[in-house]
Amino acid sequence: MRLTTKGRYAVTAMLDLALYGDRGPISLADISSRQDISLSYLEQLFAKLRRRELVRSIRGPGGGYRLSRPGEEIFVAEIIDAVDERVDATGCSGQSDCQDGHTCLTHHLWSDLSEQIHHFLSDISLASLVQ
Amino acid sequence: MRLTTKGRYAVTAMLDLALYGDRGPISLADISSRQDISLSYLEQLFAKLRRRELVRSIRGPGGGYRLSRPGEEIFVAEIIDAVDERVDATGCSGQSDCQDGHTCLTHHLWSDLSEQIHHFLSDISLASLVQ
DNA sequence: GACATACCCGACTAAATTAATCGGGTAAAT
DNA sequence: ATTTACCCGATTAATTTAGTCGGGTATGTC
Repeated sequence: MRLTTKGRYAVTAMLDLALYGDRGPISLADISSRQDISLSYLEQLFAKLRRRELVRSIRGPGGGYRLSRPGEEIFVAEIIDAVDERVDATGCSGQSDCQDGHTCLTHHLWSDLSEQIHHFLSDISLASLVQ
Repeated sequence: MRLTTKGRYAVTAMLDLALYGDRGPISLADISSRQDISLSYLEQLFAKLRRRELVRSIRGPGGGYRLSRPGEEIFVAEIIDAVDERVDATGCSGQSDCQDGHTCLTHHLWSDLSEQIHHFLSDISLASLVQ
């Protein structure tokens, strides 16, 4: 679990879709100007969101993006996971060389914590953020 | 709220203190070799932890750091806050220029979420991580 | 007091990540 | 045909994280 401005951008953009996407698709240009995020950067983020099937794209004029599921069924954790592309827990990843058997302990504790946060964010839906 | 490897380093180091600090102070050199974190980087992190009074330092030979409070009373959120030095919520921070009054809405929503996570991490103590 | 330990501190560098830019595509509606 | 807006890869700039370096200063021990 990682929590940076990148994740905030993604959540904000998805929130924009949830707010304005009722009637037809929303173009990235719209989101870009409303949320003040660079268009090309949005494209990069949405490529990832699309791969995870959180959004669906409609090409051509009048096209754009829409949520692939209702806001009630899309959770913040999914969005952040989609754009963050999980890097592994450095060093003794599963296998290998925990020098004194202890390095693994703290890593385990940390990944536990990480998972708790993940669970927590898995309960917050886009819809609940819109209220 | 920000959640990166930097915060993990800090939590890991504090956890090390909680685990080994029962009998006297622990030197950063010890933590460095046990947790495989650069000594000078630890010094930077501990400068911040000390400023927030999460640890107490003892100088001279045999010296090192100890927790300034029992592990039950030190929470993960405090540690992460200490090293992350909160950057504000970009753009319309409190005052100023929310173009159409809406940019502020998503910012507000995000800071809400942020606060929820913060609350969550404020309930996890070092002691509870040690089990 | 000399000496070693280990905190303290600032400035500088390197690596990684985030953010943005650029230049080209391709599908589809009018 | 033309315009819109998604698609995609490569490159660059900015920021943040991580680590290095070279000096200090307090303090315990011999």
